[in-house]
Amino acid sequence: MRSPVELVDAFRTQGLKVTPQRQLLFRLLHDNTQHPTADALFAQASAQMPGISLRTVYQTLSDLTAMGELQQVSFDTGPAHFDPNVADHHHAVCDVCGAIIDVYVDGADQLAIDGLDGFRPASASIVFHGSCAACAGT
Amino acid sequence: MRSPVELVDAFRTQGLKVTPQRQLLFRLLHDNTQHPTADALFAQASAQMPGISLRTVYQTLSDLTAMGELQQVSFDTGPAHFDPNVADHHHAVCDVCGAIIDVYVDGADQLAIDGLDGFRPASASIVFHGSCAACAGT
DNA sequence: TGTCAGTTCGCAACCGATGCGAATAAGGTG
DNA sequence: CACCTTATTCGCATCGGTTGCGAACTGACA
Ligand SMILES: [Mn+2]
Ligand SMILES: [Mn+2]
Ligand SMILES: [Zn+2]
Ligand SMILES: [Zn+2]
Repeated sequence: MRSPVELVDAFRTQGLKVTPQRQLLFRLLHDNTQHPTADALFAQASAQMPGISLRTVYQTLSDLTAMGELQQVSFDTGPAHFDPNVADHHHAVCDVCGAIIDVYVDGADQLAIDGLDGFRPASASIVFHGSCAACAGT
Repeated sequence: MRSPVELVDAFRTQGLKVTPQRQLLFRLLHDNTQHPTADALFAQASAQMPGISLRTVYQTLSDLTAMGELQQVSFDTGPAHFDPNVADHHHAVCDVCGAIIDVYVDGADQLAIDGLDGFRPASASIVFHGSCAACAGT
């Protein structure tokens, strides 16, 4: 995701308005590696801007996703997580604390595959489960 | 998942009862490679047993999952899919028709990984997106 | 056949997310 | 600066998928 100041320009040139709510979310998301949910962002936003609506958070998140500034990732059946890292990468989920960590996998595209007769893969997503450094102890 | 006759025994020895509803679902799931949703199974079941409840389908699916006879898999944000194949395998999802195909990936456990400092992976799941043989044309 | 724990099934509730629309505010224009 | 137009905010209703609850029912064993 681009920086807040760049996003201000990007929004204006698209005929979109730059509101305080949006600017706050730009700031909360920029360089954020936590993969927050809409609810988590709403909680953080509410602390700085009481009265902001969860609806507005959802709205802005889907605007940013549509503009390619965010990636939406989902695990299992829980709520969606939002990822300002739109580079090609994968994730490791800590089953203890729920942390989500960016992972870069070499050779993900040339995985030796068996069983897909004629299936043409366009993309692959890999999710590791396990325990993160903090939860694993050591 | 074991065969319907084996499941009858397994259920009885666990103090669980063998009802017509459960037996129907045993049959619908055995050797099923379609990865059906609860709703899809409910539709099939209703055709053979009008009046069966969606609630009962959910109930039986979660019983079977708890017994290790089924695996629950979810993609994106849609409904859960149920998989009688409990072997270690992965999936390919056709973005055109929605088909879900079993995939066996060699060397999935020794993927060259970068970025996870201290994360201890216990399992990995890989999901390919693309188009299936039928939808790809060729 | 009787007993009783396990099961079915309808309904309410739940969660995450989206549709709708009135009130509001951004931001360009005169 | 005042005004106008259009986008946005935000509360509320609604949605799809799933689970909780509990009264009525039924399988299984004695
Ligand atoms: Mn990420
Ligand atoms: Mn499968
Ligand atoms: Zn952890
Ligand atoms: Zn297809």
